Amino acid sequence: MALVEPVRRYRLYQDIVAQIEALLDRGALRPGDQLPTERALAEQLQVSRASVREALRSLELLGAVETRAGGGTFVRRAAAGDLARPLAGLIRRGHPVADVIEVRGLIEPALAAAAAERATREELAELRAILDEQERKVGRGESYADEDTRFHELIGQAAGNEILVTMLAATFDVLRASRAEWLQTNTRAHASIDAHRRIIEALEARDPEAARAASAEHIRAVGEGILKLLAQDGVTMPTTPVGKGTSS
Amino acid sequence: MALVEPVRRYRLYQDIVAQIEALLDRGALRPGDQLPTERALAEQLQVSRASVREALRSLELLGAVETRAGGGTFVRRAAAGDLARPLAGLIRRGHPVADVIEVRGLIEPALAAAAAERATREELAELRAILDEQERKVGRGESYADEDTRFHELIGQAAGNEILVTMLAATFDVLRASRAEWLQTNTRAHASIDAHRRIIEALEARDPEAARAASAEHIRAVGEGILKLLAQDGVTMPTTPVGKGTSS
DNA sequence: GCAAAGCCACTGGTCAGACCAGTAGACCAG
DNA sequence: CTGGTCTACTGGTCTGACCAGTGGCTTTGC
Repeated sequence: MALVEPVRRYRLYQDIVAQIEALLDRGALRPGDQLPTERALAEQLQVSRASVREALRSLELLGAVETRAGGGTFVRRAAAGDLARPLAGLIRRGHPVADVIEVRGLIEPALAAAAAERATREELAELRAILDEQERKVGRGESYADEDTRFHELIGQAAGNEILVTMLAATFDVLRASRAEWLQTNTRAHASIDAHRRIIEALEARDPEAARAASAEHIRAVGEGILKLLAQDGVTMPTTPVGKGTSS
Repeated sequence: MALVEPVRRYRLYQDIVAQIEALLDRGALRPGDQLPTERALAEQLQVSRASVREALRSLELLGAVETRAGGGTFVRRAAAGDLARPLAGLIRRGHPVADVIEVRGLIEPALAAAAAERATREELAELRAILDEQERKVGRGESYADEDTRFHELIGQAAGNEILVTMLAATFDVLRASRAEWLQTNTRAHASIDAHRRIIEALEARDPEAARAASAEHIRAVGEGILKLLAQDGVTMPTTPVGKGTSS
Protein backbone atom coordinates (compact mmCIF):
# COMPACT_ATOMS: atom_id res chain seq x y z
CA MET A 1 0.00 0.00 0.00
CA ALA A 2 1.26 3.40 -0.91
CA LEU A 3 2.13 5.75 1.87
CA VAL A 4 0.77 8.73 0.06
CA GLU A 5 -2.18 9.12 -2.19
CA PRO A 6 -3.02 11.63 -4.88
CA VAL A 7 -4.29 14.91 -3.58
CA ARG A 8 -8.01 15.12 -4.07
CA ARG A 9 -8.71 17.84 -6.52
CA TYR A 10 -12.11 19.39 -6.17
CA ARG A 11 -13.91 21.35 -8.71
CA LEU A 12 -16.51 23.89 -7.88
CA TYR A 13 -19.36 22.07 -9.51
CA GLN A 14 -18.68 18.97 -7.42
CA ASP A 15 -19.04 20.99 -4.28
CA ILE A 16 -22.29 22.44 -5.54
CA VAL A 17 -23.62 18.98 -6.39
CA ALA A 18 -22.72 17.78 -2.92
CA GLN A 19 -24.48 20.70 -1.30
CA ILE A 20 -27.66 20.17 -3.24
CA GLU A 21 -27.56 16.43 -2.67
CA ALA A 22 -27.26 17.10 1.01
CA LEU A 23 -30.40 19.19 0.83
CA LEU A 24 -32.15 16.34 -0.92
CA ASP A 25 -31.02 13.82 1.66
CA ARG A 26 -32.03 16.08 4.50
CA GLY A 27 -35.42 16.48 2.94
CA ALA A 28 -35.01 20.23 2.71
CA LEU A 29 -35.78 19.78 -0.94
CA ARG A 30 -38.59 17.43 -1.82
CA PRO A 31 -39.80 16.02 -5.13
CA GLY A 32 -41.69 18.63 -7.04
CA ASP A 33 -39.99 21.55 -5.35
CA GLN A 34 -38.53 24.21 -7.55
CA LEU A 35 -34.89 25.05 -7.09
CA PRO A 36 -33.72 28.63 -7.02
CA THR A 37 -32.96 29.98 -10.46
CA GLU A 38 -29.51 29.46 -11.85
CA ARG A 39 -28.79 33.12 -11.43
CA ALA A 40 -29.90 33.09 -7.80
CA LEU A 41 -27.89 29.98 -7.04
CA ALA A 42 -24.83 31.50 -8.64
CA GLU A 43 -25.17 34.56 -6.51
CA GLN A 44 -25.82 32.70 -3.26
CA LEU A 45 -22.98 30.27 -3.88
CA GLN A 46 -20.67 33.02 -5.04
CA VAL A 47 -19.82 31.23 -8.24
CA SER A 48 -20.50 31.85 -11.87
CA ARG A 49 -23.60 30.60 -13.61
CA ALA A 50 -21.45 28.27 -15.67
CA SER A 51 -20.40 26.35 -12.59
CA VAL A 52 -23.95 26.15 -11.35
CA ARG A 53 -25.01 24.82 -14.71
CA GLU A 54 -22.35 22.11 -14.70
CA ALA A 55 -23.61 21.05 -11.30
CA LEU A 56 -27.20 20.99 -12.48
CA ARG A 57 -26.19 18.92 -15.52
CA SER A 58 -24.74 16.32 -13.18
CA LEU A 59 -27.80 16.25 -11.00
CA GLU A 60 -29.96 16.00 -14.08
CA LEU A 61 -27.96 13.09 -15.39
CA LEU A 62 -28.39 11.38 -12.05
CA GLY A 63 -32.10 11.87 -12.32
CA ALA A 64 -32.23 13.99 -9.20
CA VAL A 65 -33.40 17.06 -10.96
CA GLU A 66 -35.29 18.08 -14.07
CA THR A 67 -35.00 21.34 -15.90
CA ARG A 68 -37.51 22.91 -18.22
CA ALA A 69 -36.22 25.67 -20.42
CA GLY A 70 -37.98 28.84 -19.49
CA GLY A 71 -39.71 27.10 -16.62
CA GLY A 72 -37.17 26.35 -13.99
CA THR A 73 -35.39 23.47 -12.33
CA PHE A 74 -37.36 21.01 -10.24
CA VAL A 75 -36.60 18.13 -7.93
CA ARG A 76 -37.55 14.92 -9.61
CA ARG A 77 -39.28 11.95 -8.19
CA ALA A 78 -36.83 9.09 -8.68
CA ALA A 79 -38.00 6.85 -11.49
CA ALA A 80 -37.18 3.22 -11.99
CA GLY A 81 -35.52 3.66 -15.36
CA ASP A 82 -33.20 6.41 -14.20
CA LEU A 83 -30.19 4.24 -13.66
CA ALA A 84 -30.72 2.29 -16.82
CA ARG A 85 -28.93 4.62 -19.16
CA PRO A 86 -25.85 5.37 -17.10
CA LEU A 87 -25.57 1.75 -16.13
CA ALA A 88 -25.95 0.60 -19.70
CA GLY A 89 -23.25 3.01 -20.77
CA LEU A 90 -20.86 1.59 -18.25
CA ILE A 91 -21.69 -2.00 -19.05
CA ARG A 92 -21.29 -1.47 -22.75
CA ARG A 93 -17.75 -0.31 -22.32
CA GLY A 94 -15.57 -3.31 -21.99
CA HIS A 95 -17.81 -5.97 -20.57
CA PRO A 96 -18.30 -9.28 -22.31
CA VAL A 97 -21.81 -10.02 -23.42
CA ALA A 98 -21.52 -13.23 -21.46
CA ASP A 99 -21.26 -11.22 -18.25
CA VAL A 100 -24.36 -9.29 -19.14
CA ILE A 101 -26.25 -12.49 -19.77
CA GLU A 102 -25.02 -13.86 -16.48
CA VAL A 103 -26.48 -10.86 -14.73
CA ARG A 104 -29.77 -11.35 -16.48
CA GLY A 105 -29.76 -14.99 -15.58
CA LEU A 106 -29.35 -14.01 -11.99
CA ILE A 107 -31.92 -11.27 -11.74
CA GLU A 108 -34.78 -12.56 -13.84
CA PRO A 109 -35.39 -15.83 -12.02
CA ALA A 110 -35.35 -13.97 -8.74
CA LEU A 111 -37.89 -11.52 -10.06
CA ALA A 112 -40.06 -14.33 -11.34
CA ALA A 113 -40.01 -15.99 -7.96
CA ALA A 114 -40.95 -12.77 -6.21
CA ALA A 115 -43.64 -12.08 -8.77
CA ALA A 116 -45.19 -15.45 -8.07
CA GLU A 117 -45.83 -14.27 -4.56
CA ARG A 118 -46.74 -10.69 -5.23
CA ALA A 119 -48.36 -10.37 -8.66
CA THR A 120 -51.88 -8.97 -8.67
CA ARG A 121 -54.74 -10.46 -10.61
CA GLU A 122 -54.58 -7.55 -13.04
CA GLU A 123 -50.92 -8.10 -13.73
CA LEU A 124 -51.47 -11.76 -14.38
CA ALA A 125 -54.28 -10.91 -16.76
CA GLU A 126 -52.07 -8.48 -18.64
CA LEU A 127 -49.33 -11.06 -18.90
CA ARG A 128 -51.84 -13.43 -20.44
CA ALA A 129 -52.90 -10.76 -22.89
CA ILE A 130 -49.32 -10.11 -23.89
CA LEU A 131 -48.74 -13.78 -24.40
CA ASP A 132 -51.78 -14.02 -26.66
CA GLU A 133 -50.56 -11.13 -28.74
CA GLN A 134 -47.17 -12.76 -29.01
CA GLU A 135 -48.70 -15.96 -30.24
CA ARG A 136 -50.61 -14.08 -32.90
CA LYS A 137 -47.49 -12.32 -34.08
CA VAL A 138 -45.48 -15.50 -34.16
CA GLY A 139 -48.28 -17.11 -36.17
CA ARG A 140 -48.06 -14.30 -38.69
CA GLY A 141 -44.30 -14.44 -38.68
CA GLU A 142 -43.96 -10.93 -37.28
CA SER A 143 -41.43 -9.72 -34.76
CA TYR A 144 -42.62 -9.92 -31.20
CA ALA A 145 -39.75 -8.02 -29.64
CA ASP A 146 -42.00 -5.38 -28.10
CA GLU A 147 -44.23 -7.93 -26.43
CA ASP A 148 -41.19 -9.81 -25.26
CA THR A 149 -39.75 -6.73 -23.63
CA ARG A 150 -43.07 -5.79 -22.10
CA PHE A 151 -43.46 -9.29 -20.75
CA HIS A 152 -40.24 -9.15 -18.83
CA GLU A 153 -40.87 -5.61 -17.65
CA LEU A 154 -44.23 -6.55 -16.27
CA ILE A 155 -42.84 -9.43 -14.31
CA GLY A 156 -40.32 -7.07 -12.82
CA GLN A 157 -43.06 -4.65 -11.89
CA ALA A 158 -45.05 -7.43 -10.28
CA ALA A 159 -42.01 -8.47 -8.28
CA GLY A 160 -42.00 -5.06 -6.65
CA ASN A 161 -38.28 -4.46 -6.32
CA GLU A 162 -37.60 -1.43 -8.47
CA ILE A 163 -33.88 -1.60 -8.06
CA LEU A 164 -33.75 -5.01 -9.62
CA VAL A 165 -36.08 -3.92 -12.39
CA THR A 166 -33.79 -1.04 -13.16
CA MET A 167 -30.70 -3.17 -13.21
CA LEU A 168 -32.47 -5.58 -15.47
CA ALA A 169 -33.54 -2.76 -17.75
CA ALA A 170 -29.91 -1.79 -18.11
CA THR A 171 -28.98 -5.25 -19.30
CA PHE A 172 -31.87 -5.15 -21.75
CA ASP A 173 -30.50 -1.95 -23.13
CA VAL A 174 -27.14 -3.50 -23.75
CA LEU A 175 -28.53 -6.65 -25.26
CA ARG A 176 -31.17 -4.91 -27.32
CA ALA A 177 -29.44 -5.20 -30.67
CA SER A 178 -28.36 -8.80 -30.21
CA ARG A 179 -31.67 -9.76 -28.78
CA ALA A 180 -33.66 -8.27 -31.63
CA GLU A 181 -31.62 -10.21 -34.11
CA TRP A 182 -31.99 -13.35 -32.11
CA LEU A 183 -35.74 -12.97 -31.93
CA GLN A 184 -35.86 -12.37 -35.66
CA THR A 185 -33.96 -15.41 -36.70
CA ASN A 186 -35.25 -17.51 -33.87
CA THR A 187 -36.49 -20.69 -35.44
CA ARG A 188 -37.69 -21.78 -32.09
CA ALA A 189 -40.12 -18.95 -31.57
CA HIS A 190 -42.66 -21.42 -30.34
CA ALA A 191 -40.25 -22.64 -27.74
CA SER A 192 -39.96 -19.08 -26.44
CA ILE A 193 -43.70 -18.77 -26.28
CA ASP A 194 -43.89 -22.03 -24.45
CA ALA A 195 -41.34 -20.81 -21.93
CA HIS A 196 -43.37 -17.68 -21.32
CA ARG A 197 -46.45 -19.78 -20.87
CA ARG A 198 -44.72 -21.94 -18.29
CA ILE A 199 -43.67 -18.85 -16.40
CA ILE A 200 -47.18 -17.46 -16.37
CA GLU A 201 -48.58 -20.73 -15.19
CA ALA A 202 -46.13 -20.82 -12.34
CA LEU A 203 -47.11 -17.27 -11.38
CA GLU A 204 -50.79 -18.13 -11.48
CA ALA A 205 -50.12 -21.17 -9.35
CA ARG A 206 -48.27 -18.88 -6.91
CA ASP A 207 -45.36 -21.24 -7.09
CA PRO A 208 -42.14 -19.27 -6.64
CA GLU A 209 -39.80 -22.16 -7.22
CA ALA A 210 -41.49 -23.24 -10.42
CA ALA A 211 -41.43 -19.64 -11.62
CA ARG A 212 -37.76 -19.39 -10.80
CA ALA A 213 -36.96 -22.59 -12.62
CA ALA A 214 -39.00 -21.72 -15.69
CA SER A 215 -37.44 -18.28 -15.89
CA ALA A 216 -33.94 -19.59 -15.39
CA GLU A 217 -34.37 -22.13 -18.14
CA HIS A 218 -35.80 -19.50 -20.45
CA ILE A 219 -32.95 -17.09 -19.89
CA ARG A 220 -30.44 -19.87 -20.29
CA ALA A 221 -31.87 -20.84 -23.66
CA VAL A 222 -32.09 -17.28 -24.93
CA GLY A 223 -28.66 -16.40 -23.66
CA GLU A 224 -27.17 -19.44 -25.31
CA GLY A 225 -28.85 -18.49 -28.55
CA ILE A 226 -27.53 -14.97 -28.44
CA LEU A 227 -24.00 -16.09 -27.74
CA LYS A 228 -24.17 -18.57 -30.61
CA LEU A 229 -25.46 -15.85 -32.86
CA LEU A 230 -22.64 -13.53 -31.92
CA ALA A 231 -20.07 -16.25 -32.43
CA GLN A 232 -21.31 -17.12 -35.87
CA ASP A 233 -21.32 -13.48 -36.86
CA GLY A 234 -17.66 -13.46 -36.02
CA VAL A 235 -18.32 -10.55 -33.78
CA THR A 236 -15.34 -9.66 -31.71
CA MET A 237 -16.37 -9.75 -28.14
CA PRO A 238 -15.66 -6.65 -26.19
CA THR A 239 -12.30 -7.15 -24.64
CA THR A 240 -12.28 -8.12 -21.04
CA PRO A 241 -10.20 -5.69 -19.05
CA VAL A 242 -8.02 -7.21 -16.40
CA GLY A 243 -9.43 -10.08 -14.49
CA LYS A 244 -10.44 -13.43 -15.80
CA GLY A 245 -12.27 -14.21 -18.92
CA THR A 246 -15.39 -16.27 -18.64
CA SER A 247 -14.05 -18.65 -21.19
CA SER A 248 -11.02 -19.27 -23.33
CA MET B 1 -53.40 5.96 -21.77
CA ALA B 2 -52.35 9.22 -23.26
CA LEU B 3 -52.48 9.53 -27.01
CA VAL B 4 -49.76 12.09 -27.13
CA GLU B 5 -46.56 12.44 -25.25
CA PRO B 6 -44.38 15.39 -24.38
CA VAL B 7 -42.25 16.62 -27.21
CA ARG B 8 -38.71 15.57 -26.77
CA ARG B 9 -36.42 18.50 -26.45
CA TYR B 10 -32.78 18.15 -27.21
CA ARG B 11 -30.00 20.21 -25.91
CA LEU B 12 -26.70 20.71 -27.59
CA TYR B 13 -24.64 18.96 -24.98
CA GLN B 14 -26.73 15.82 -25.35
CA ASP B 15 -25.94 15.71 -29.03
CA ILE B 16 -22.27 16.14 -28.27
CA VAL B 17 -22.34 13.35 -25.70
CA ALA B 18 -24.01 11.08 -28.22
CA GLN B 19 -21.42 11.84 -30.87
CA ILE B 20 -18.52 11.10 -28.56
CA GLU B 21 -20.18 7.98 -27.23
CA ALA B 22 -20.56 6.83 -30.81
CA LEU B 23 -16.85 7.27 -31.32
CA LEU B 24 -16.22 5.20 -28.24
CA ASP B 25 -18.54 2.45 -29.39
CA ARG B 26 -16.98 2.41 -32.82
CA GLY B 27 -13.59 2.12 -31.28
CA ALA B 28 -12.43 5.31 -32.92
CA LEU B 29 -11.50 6.40 -29.45
CA ARG B 30 -9.81 3.88 -27.22
CA PRO B 31 -8.93 3.93 -23.56
CA GLY B 32 -5.95 6.14 -22.94
CA ASP B 33 -6.51 8.24 -26.01
CA GLN B 34 -6.54 11.96 -25.59
CA LEU B 35 -9.57 13.82 -26.80
CA PRO B 36 -9.20 17.04 -28.74
CA THR B 37 -8.98 20.07 -26.52
CA GLU B 38 -12.18 21.71 -25.44
CA ARG B 39 -11.42 24.63 -27.69
CA ALA B 40 -10.81 22.38 -30.67
CA LEU B 41 -13.98 20.41 -30.04
CA ALA B 42 -15.96 23.59 -29.74
CA GLU B 43 -14.66 24.77 -33.06
CA GLN B 44 -15.20 21.48 -34.87
CA LEU B 45 -18.67 21.05 -33.45
CA GLN B 46 -19.53 24.67 -34.07
CA VAL B 47 -20.67 25.22 -30.52
CA SER B 48 -19.38 27.20 -27.60
CA ARG B 49 -16.87 25.84 -25.19
CA ALA B 50 -19.51 25.93 -22.45
CA SER B 51 -21.61 23.37 -24.30
CA VAL B 52 -18.59 21.16 -24.89
CA ARG B 53 -17.80 21.35 -21.22
CA GLU B 54 -21.31 20.34 -20.18
CA ALA B 55 -20.98 17.35 -22.47
CA LEU B 56 -17.61 16.41 -21.02
CA ARG B 57 -19.03 16.71 -17.50
CA SER B 58 -21.64 14.13 -18.44
CA LEU B 59 -19.11 11.78 -19.94
CA GLU B 60 -16.93 12.20 -16.90
CA LEU B 61 -19.80 11.35 -14.60
CA LEU B 62 -20.45 8.25 -16.65
CA GLY B 63 -16.84 7.25 -16.18
CA ALA B 64 -16.16 7.36 -19.89
CA VAL B 65 -13.67 10.14 -19.70
CA GLU B 66 -11.22 11.69 -17.31
CA THR B 67 -9.95 15.25 -17.35
CA ARG B 68 -6.79 16.59 -15.85
CA ALA B 69 -6.60 20.31 -15.43
CA GLY B 70 -3.81 21.60 -17.59
CA GLY B 71 -3.28 18.17 -19.06
CA GLY B 72 -6.21 17.31 -21.21
CA THR B 73 -9.16 14.98 -21.44
CA PHE B 74 -8.57 11.25 -21.82
CA VAL B 75 -10.67 8.22 -22.51
CA ARG B 76 -10.91 6.16 -19.39
CA ARG B 77 -10.67 2.47 -18.98
CA ALA B 78 -14.01 1.55 -17.47
CA ALA B 79 -13.55 0.46 -13.90
CA ALA B 80 -15.92 -1.51 -11.78
CA GLY B 81 -17.22 0.71 -9.08
CA ASP B 82 -17.22 3.78 -11.27
CA LEU B 83 -20.89 4.11 -11.10
CA ALA B 84 -21.19 3.00 -7.55
CA ARG B 85 -21.59 6.44 -6.10
CA PRO B 86 -23.94 7.89 -8.70
CA LEU B 87 -25.91 4.70 -8.64
CA ALA B 88 -26.07 4.79 -4.89
CA GLY B 89 -27.44 8.31 -4.97
CA LEU B 90 -30.21 7.18 -7.24
CA ILE B 91 -31.03 4.11 -5.29
CA ARG B 92 -31.08 6.01 -2.06
CA ARG B 93 -33.78 8.30 -3.32
CA GLY B 94 -37.03 6.51 -2.93
CA HIS B 95 -36.06 2.91 -2.44
CA PRO B 96 -36.66 1.06 0.78
CA VAL B 97 -33.59 -0.29 2.48
CA ALA B 98 -35.25 -3.68 2.40
CA ASP B 99 -35.10 -3.61 -1.40
CA VAL B 100 -31.43 -2.77 -1.28
CA ILE B 101 -30.76 -5.64 1.04
CA GLU B 102 -32.76 -7.94 -1.19
CA VAL B 103 -30.51 -6.99 -4.07
CA ARG B 104 -27.43 -7.67 -2.00
CA GLY B 105 -28.83 -10.99 -0.93
CA LEU B 106 -29.26 -11.87 -4.55
CA ILE B 107 -25.93 -10.75 -5.89
CA GLU B 108 -23.51 -11.77 -3.18
CA PRO B 109 -24.30 -15.47 -3.04
CA ALA B 110 -24.01 -15.62 -6.79
CA LEU B 111 -20.63 -13.95 -6.65
CA ALA B 112 -19.50 -16.31 -3.93
CA ALA B 113 -20.51 -19.30 -6.03
CA ALA B 114 -18.68 -17.95 -9.05
CA ALA B 115 -15.66 -17.13 -6.94
CA ALA B 116 -15.52 -20.70 -5.72
CA GLU B 117 -14.87 -21.75 -9.28
CA ARG B 118 -12.65 -18.94 -10.42
CA ALA B 119 -10.69 -17.55 -7.47
CA THR B 120 -6.93 -17.72 -7.84
CA ARG B 121 -4.62 -18.98 -5.18
CA GLU B 122 -3.44 -15.43 -4.55
CA GLU B 123 -6.95 -14.18 -4.01
CA LEU B 124 -7.68 -16.95 -1.56
CA ALA B 125 -4.51 -16.11 0.31
CA GLU B 126 -5.48 -12.47 0.50
CA LEU B 127 -8.92 -13.36 1.77
CA ARG B 128 -7.26 -15.37 4.51
CA ALA B 129 -5.06 -12.43 5.38
CA ILE B 130 -8.04 -10.12 5.58
CA LEU B 131 -9.84 -12.55 7.81
CA ASP B 132 -6.86 -12.73 10.14
CA GLU B 133 -6.72 -8.97 10.37
CA GLN B 134 -10.42 -8.88 11.12
CA GLU B 135 -10.00 -11.33 13.92
CA ARG B 136 -7.24 -9.25 15.42
CA LYS B 137 -9.37 -6.13 15.28
CA VAL B 138 -12.38 -7.86 16.76
CA GLY B 139 -10.14 -9.13 19.52
CA ARG B 140 -9.05 -5.59 20.26
CA GLY B 141 -12.58 -4.32 20.00
CA GLU B 142 -11.78 -2.14 17.00
CA SER B 143 -13.98 -1.52 14.01
CA TYR B 144 -13.34 -3.91 11.17
CA ALA B 145 -15.48 -2.11 8.60
CA ASP B 146 -12.63 -1.63 6.15
CA GLU B 147 -11.69 -5.28 6.21
CA ASP B 148 -15.31 -6.25 5.87
CA THR B 149 -15.71 -4.10 2.79
CA ARG B 150 -12.47 -5.34 1.30
CA PHE B 151 -13.52 -8.91 1.93
CA HIS B 152 -16.68 -8.56 -0.09
CA GLU B 153 -14.95 -6.58 -2.80
CA LEU B 154 -12.32 -9.22 -3.22
CA ILE B 155 -14.86 -11.98 -3.59
CA GLY B 156 -16.51 -9.92 -6.29
CA GLN B 157 -13.20 -9.49 -8.04
CA ALA B 158 -12.51 -13.20 -7.82
CA ALA B 159 -15.91 -13.94 -9.32
CA GLY B 160 -14.84 -12.07 -12.41
CA ASN B 161 -18.13 -10.43 -13.32
CA GLU B 162 -17.46 -6.74 -13.03
CA ILE B 163 -21.01 -5.76 -13.72
CA LEU B 164 -22.19 -7.55 -10.65
CA VAL B 165 -19.37 -6.05 -8.64
CA THR B 166 -20.46 -2.59 -9.70
CA MET B 167 -24.05 -3.23 -8.79
CA LEU B 168 -22.98 -4.62 -5.48
CA ALA B 169 -20.73 -1.66 -4.81
CA ALA B 170 -23.70 0.62 -5.28
CA THR B 171 -25.68 -1.22 -2.66
CA PHE B 172 -22.72 -1.04 -0.32
CA ASP B 173 -22.64 2.68 -0.73
CA VAL B 174 -26.28 2.99 0.17
CA LEU B 175 -25.93 0.80 3.19
CA ARG B 176 -22.64 2.30 4.27
CA ALA B 177 -23.94 4.34 7.15
CA SER B 178 -26.27 1.68 8.47
CA ARG B 179 -23.69 -1.01 8.00
CA ALA B 180 -21.00 0.88 9.87
CA GLU B 181 -23.32 1.33 12.80
CA TRP B 182 -24.33 -2.29 12.65
CA LEU B 183 -20.74 -3.41 12.67
CA GLN B 184 -19.99 -1.13 15.59
CA THR B 185 -22.75 -2.32 17.81
CA ASN B 186 -22.63 -5.84 16.56
CA THR B 187 -22.43 -8.00 19.61
CA ARG B 188 -22.10 -10.97 17.38
CA ALA B 189 -18.88 -9.90 15.76
CA HIS B 190 -17.54 -13.39 16.16
CA ALA B 191 -20.51 -14.77 14.32
CA SER B 192 -19.63 -12.52 11.41
CA ILE B 193 -16.09 -13.71 11.44
CA ASP B 194 -17.28 -17.27 11.54
CA ALA B 195 -19.48 -16.62 8.53
CA HIS B 196 -16.54 -15.20 6.62
CA ARG B 197 -14.50 -18.20 7.57
CA ARG B 198 -17.17 -20.56 6.28
CA ILE B 199 -17.25 -18.68 3.01
CA ILE B 200 -13.48 -18.88 2.60
CA GLU B 201 -13.49 -22.55 3.37
CA ALA B 202 -16.11 -23.15 0.71
CA LEU B 203 -14.03 -21.18 -1.78
CA GLU B 204 -10.92 -23.15 -0.94
CA ALA B 205 -12.87 -26.36 -1.31
CA ARG B 206 -14.02 -25.12 -4.71
CA ASP B 207 -17.54 -25.83 -3.65
CA PRO B 208 -19.87 -23.30 -5.32
CA GLU B 209 -23.01 -24.44 -3.57
CA ALA B 210 -21.48 -24.33 -0.14
CA ALA B 211 -20.13 -20.87 -0.91
CA ARG B 212 -23.52 -19.74 -2.10
CA ALA B 213 -25.21 -21.07 1.01
CA ALA B 214 -22.68 -19.60 3.38
CA SER B 215 -22.85 -16.22 1.70
CA ALA B 216 -26.64 -16.22 1.59
CA GLU B 217 -26.84 -17.01 5.27
CA HIS B 218 -24.31 -14.32 6.09
CA ILE B 219 -26.16 -11.65 4.13
CA ARG B 220 -29.44 -12.73 5.62
CA ALA B 221 -28.09 -12.32 9.12
CA VAL B 222 -26.48 -8.97 8.46
CA GLY B 223 -29.48 -7.67 6.56
CA GLU B 224 -31.76 -8.67 9.36
CA GLY B 225 -29.53 -6.94 11.85
CA ILE B 226 -29.48 -3.73 9.85
CA LEU B 227 -33.22 -3.68 9.45
CA LYS B 228 -33.68 -4.23 13.16
CA LEU B 229 -31.24 -1.44 13.87
CA LEU B 230 -33.09 0.95 11.59
CA ALA B 231 -36.42 0.01 13.10
CA GLN B 232 -35.23 0.70 16.60
CA ASP B 233 -33.79 4.01 15.52
CA GLY B 234 -37.15 4.81 14.03
CA VAL B 235 -35.42 5.60 10.79
CA THR B 236 -37.10 4.72 7.55
CA MET B 237 -34.36 5.85 5.25
CA PRO B 238 -30.64 5.96 5.79
CA THR B 239 -29.59 9.52 6.30
CA THR B 240 -26.14 10.27 5.06
CA PRO B 241 -24.33 12.55 7.44
CA VAL B 242 -22.66 15.31 5.52
CA GLY B 243 -18.93 15.15 5.41
CA LYS B 244 -18.80 11.59 6.64
CA GLY B 245 -15.61 10.31 5.10
CA THR B 246 -15.52 7.19 3.02
CA SER B 247 -13.50 4.20 3.86
CA SER B 248 -10.72 2.63 1.80
C1' DG C 1 27.99 16.34 -22.21
C1' DC C 2 24.28 16.45 -19.03
C1' DA C 3 21.19 17.12 -15.32
C1' DA C 4 18.73 20.73 -12.90
C1' DA C 5 16.37 25.04 -13.13
C1' DG C 6 13.54 27.91 -15.33
C1' DC C 7 10.60 29.37 -18.94
C1' DC C 8 6.42 29.31 -21.61
C1' DA C 9 2.89 27.60 -24.65
C1' DC C 10 -1.14 25.24 -23.95
C1' DT C 11 -4.89 22.88 -21.26
C1' DG C 12 -8.73 22.72 -18.36
C1' DG C 13 -11.32 25.69 -14.60
C1' DT C 14 -13.77 29.72 -13.83
C1' DC C 15 -15.83 34.04 -14.56
C1' DA C 16 -18.68 37.99 -16.43
C1' DG C 17 -21.95 39.67 -19.39
C1' DA C 18 -24.76 39.26 -23.26
C1' DC C 19 -28.62 37.60 -26.28
C1' DC C 20 -32.09 34.12 -27.66
C1' DA C 21 -36.10 31.12 -27.01
C1' DG C 22 -39.42 29.12 -24.26
C1' DT C 23 -42.66 29.57 -20.19
C1' DA C 24 -46.36 31.07 -17.50
C1' DG C 25 -48.96 34.36 -15.24
C1' DA C 26 -51.48 38.73 -15.87
C1' DC C 27 -54.40 41.00 -18.68
C1' DC C 28 -57.74 41.90 -22.20
C1' DA C 29 -61.20 41.04 -25.97
C1' DG C 30 -64.80 38.20 -27.47
C1' DC D 1 -65.37 31.12 -19.56
C1' DT D 2 -62.37 30.96 -23.80
C1' DG D 3 -58.77 32.43 -26.44
C1' DG D 4 -55.33 35.62 -27.58
C1' DT D 5 -51.58 38.95 -26.26
C1' DC D 6 -48.21 40.92 -23.50
C1' DT D 7 -44.35 40.61 -20.57
C1' DA D 8 -41.28 39.48 -16.89
C1' DC D 9 -38.52 35.82 -16.02
C1' DT D 10 -36.09 31.21 -16.80
C1' DG D 11 -33.03 28.13 -18.83
C1' DG D 12 -29.93 27.56 -23.26
C1' DT D 13 -26.16 29.29 -25.61
C1' DC D 14 -22.39 32.24 -26.99
C1' DT D 15 -18.28 35.23 -26.57
C1' DG D 16 -14.17 36.49 -24.74
C1' DA D 17 -11.41 36.87 -20.92
C1' DC D 18 -8.28 35.48 -17.00
C1' DC D 19 -6.33 32.04 -13.75
C1' DA D 20 -3.83 27.85 -12.43
C1' DG D 21 -1.89 23.65 -13.44
C1' DT D 22 1.03 20.73 -16.86
C1' DG D 23 4.66 19.37 -19.64
C1' DG D 24 7.87 19.99 -23.19
C1' DC D 25 11.80 22.94 -24.37
C1' DT D 26 15.48 25.91 -23.42
C1' DT D 27 18.81 27.72 -20.68
C1' DT D 28 22.02 27.40 -17.12
C1' DG D 29 25.68 25.59 -14.18
C1' DC D 30 29.03 22.36 -13.61
